[in-house]
Amino acid sequence: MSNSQYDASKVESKWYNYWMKNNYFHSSPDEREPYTIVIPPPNVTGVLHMGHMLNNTIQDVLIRRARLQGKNACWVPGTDHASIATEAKVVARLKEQGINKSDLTREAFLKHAFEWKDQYGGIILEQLKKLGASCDWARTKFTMDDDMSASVIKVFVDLYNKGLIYRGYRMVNWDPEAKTTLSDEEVIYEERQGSLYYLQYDIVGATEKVTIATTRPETILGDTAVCINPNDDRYTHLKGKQVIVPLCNRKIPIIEDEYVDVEFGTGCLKVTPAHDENDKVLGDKHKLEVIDIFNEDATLNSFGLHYEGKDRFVVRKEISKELEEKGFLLKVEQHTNKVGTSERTKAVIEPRLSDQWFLKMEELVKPALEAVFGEDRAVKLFPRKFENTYRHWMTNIRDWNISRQLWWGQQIPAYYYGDGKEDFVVAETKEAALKLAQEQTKNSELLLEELHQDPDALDTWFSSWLWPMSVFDGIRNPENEEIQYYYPTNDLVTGPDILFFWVARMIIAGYEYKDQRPFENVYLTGLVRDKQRRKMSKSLGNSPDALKLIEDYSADGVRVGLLLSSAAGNDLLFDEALCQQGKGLGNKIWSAYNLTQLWTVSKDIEQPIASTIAIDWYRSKFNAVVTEIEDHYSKYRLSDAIMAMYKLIYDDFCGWLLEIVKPAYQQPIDAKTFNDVIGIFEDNLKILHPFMPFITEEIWQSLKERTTEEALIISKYPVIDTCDEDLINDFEFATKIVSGVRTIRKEKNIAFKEAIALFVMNNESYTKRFDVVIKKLVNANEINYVNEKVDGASFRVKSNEYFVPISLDNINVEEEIEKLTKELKRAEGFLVGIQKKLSNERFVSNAPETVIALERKKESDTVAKIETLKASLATL
RNA sequence: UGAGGUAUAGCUCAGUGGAAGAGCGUCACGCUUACAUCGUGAAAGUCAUAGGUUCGAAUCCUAUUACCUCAACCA
Repeated sequence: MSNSQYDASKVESKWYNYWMKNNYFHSSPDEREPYTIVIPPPNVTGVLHMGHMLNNTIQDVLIRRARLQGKNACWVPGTDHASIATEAKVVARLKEQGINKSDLTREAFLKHAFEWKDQYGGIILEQLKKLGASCDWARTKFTMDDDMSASVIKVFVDLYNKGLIYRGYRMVNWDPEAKTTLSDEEVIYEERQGSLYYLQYDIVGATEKVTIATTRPETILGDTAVCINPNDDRYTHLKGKQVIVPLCNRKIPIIEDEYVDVEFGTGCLKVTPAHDENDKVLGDKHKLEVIDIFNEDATLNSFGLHYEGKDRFVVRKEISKELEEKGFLLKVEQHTNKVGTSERTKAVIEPRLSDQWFLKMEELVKPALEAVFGEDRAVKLFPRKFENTYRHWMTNIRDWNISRQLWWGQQIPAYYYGDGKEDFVVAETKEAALKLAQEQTKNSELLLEELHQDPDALDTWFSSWLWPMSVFDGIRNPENEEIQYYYPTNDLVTGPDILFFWVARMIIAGYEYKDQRPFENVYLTGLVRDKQRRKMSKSLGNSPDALKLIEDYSADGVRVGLLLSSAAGNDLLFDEALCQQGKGLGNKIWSAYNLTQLWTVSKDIEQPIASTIAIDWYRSKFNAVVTEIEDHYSKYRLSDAIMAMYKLIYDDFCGWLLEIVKPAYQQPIDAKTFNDVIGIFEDNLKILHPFMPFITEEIWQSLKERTTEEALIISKYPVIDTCDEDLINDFEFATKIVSGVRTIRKEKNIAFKEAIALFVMNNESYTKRFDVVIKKLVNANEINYVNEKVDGASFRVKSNEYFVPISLDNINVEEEIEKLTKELKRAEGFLVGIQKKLSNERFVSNAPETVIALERKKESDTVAKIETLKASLATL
């Protein structure tokens, strides 16, 4: 007897510990087929948010299913050092303690950073355990582990030696807050309300002025030309002249270029090569001077005149005022434009010229494009709509700026031996670098101390793009057993927001270093939004606390809730009510478990025929549903899979099967039925296990008379058998009969306890094999087959007519007539439609025969139904 | 600006040419001896709009509208 309340928090930690203790999550290479997932490594200092919950639940579902299917399932967990985000956090924290980063040596700063990492790193992994994630924790990796960093350095040196990495003076995205560059992908464009300033420049040797529109008046101090379109008739007189930059009174040339849009602003463009990508291109073309007016924190430098030291936005306000006072400002218009901001610090990006390291992408992307668009589709994206985005990015890719002016990350292995920009060598170690430098300079006297390593660190993604290989040490030891066994991995589950940052680059690296795809399938989940469709974010405060949710609804409930709402390919509108639904499913199956354990089993009674047929039916139904579920899995439609399971458990198992086999109150159940039901219960638990790992293990372990496997988590997935479709269809017909009787009971107020008699006019020649089942479910003491109508309430299933004799007092003739008339009208209308179709010559001659046959069947069914309805009405 | 996506019940979504579906929610009735975290029943849709193709359109085509995503961007 077990009817105790289900206490999720106790049960969940109990089984998680049990699984851990028995090493069920651990994988090592063996003769089985591997199934591998590498986790998208979360930020080491991050906390679990809904996006993590979703994609880790999905990964766990896939891993647990693979494990049950007998594969060697390996899910590699780990964290990412997230250079900018983490360094920013550490800097902020040091500031709180009164320490400035600039006062620290690199070594001292890194010491602080690692302390921080040791303190907060891994919290997120602990939280994943609460969710039930069955990662192989012994394999936990961090992108800055020594071996991982060594792989990164090795790859850098290799790419450099292949001529793919170069150092260049380029315009890059500068984050003045983090004081580092960003890759193009780390810049988020935001629409901002701004102003368009119309400034008047004096023309040398003329009294008139020329008007220029700009959104950034502070940058005039860096102007080195004014550009007009040579085809612009308005400005022909300006050709070859010079203008004077207001305030700094610098004389700059007027140049001509068709790049200028005649329509926009005044058709006259100021050129600031140091602070705008396009201006830089113009500047290079026309050999203009480059004047950088900013410091690295975006305050003005000495070119800023009396604004030196002030922030760019302060200067924008002040300079526009000064320009106005001095008569240079003609007018100001409202103007919305998109402003680049830093993904990490939110600071407005400043285009800036500087020396950076770049990776040439042109050749590297080729196999990665082929992987997705080649005939064999080596890498498949789910949903496919992302292929377009992928193609666009890959074909428009620019060289990847991989250096960051940060300390937290792998330091670039370039060593300078002189003052010149080109006086450097690249090597994995300082010693190797020395040797190279000595060769290069032909100076064997060069000393180790004279080498200075480049201070920059590598972009975080330059380490995570190796993740599927480096976690198996496949970069340093490409022939080792693990990489041979686990690579390529099978599925990757992640958000579409890092399709380029990470997914695309892993594919690139995979082909470059293993000449193989890193994974076969990429399942891109939707973004998690709240009910108002807002993206969940910390700043909005609309993201629920993950652990609190687990506390309230159990991990199983939250997992189901998340999956229910995550229709494939769509964003997911998260609603706690769905977790409640998940919890409800847990409760339902728990109570079903209680029921089976309440029964006393008797070996002395025969199995009732109703039980025999119900069990046959359920087995067929189960196979049909599992087949459907497998199809959903193959398309990564997990929300459809869980829904199919939900209905199977709720309706078919609990609602029908258990109700049919349930013995009368305090009566024992026959042993055959009991064992069959337990066997069925076990199969249900197995298919449900990937979704609700805890409650299924708990129930399975406690089931009486179950199979003797060691634990559900490592048991064998049910083998899908064929199903008997007739049996399923006939049962469905029977459920309609049951519903019909229930409706009558309800309408006529007949208590369930009161047994009824049921009469049938079997026009459909419907099987009688479910009569015992129907009798039990509707509490009928007899089912009689008749040829004539019986007085009482009636209903129809197809053209079969069913009667429940009740005293005439209970029948409201008017209501009955109304009901039947309505039903008749509908049937007649329907018939008209079909007959019209069938009498249409073109339909009959064009439509395929099966369709016509179907229509004829519909016609005869409807005619039969109309006849029975008419007959019923006549007797009233 | 370009590319892609979406529009079906109150909500979230299935449904790719042949009788409009599911879950949740809502309403009504029921504590029937696993579960009231439940059961039974019911109501609820001009399939965004306008055209077209077809014997037949939620489904295919065209245009329009609205929203979403990605990419680019003009000072």
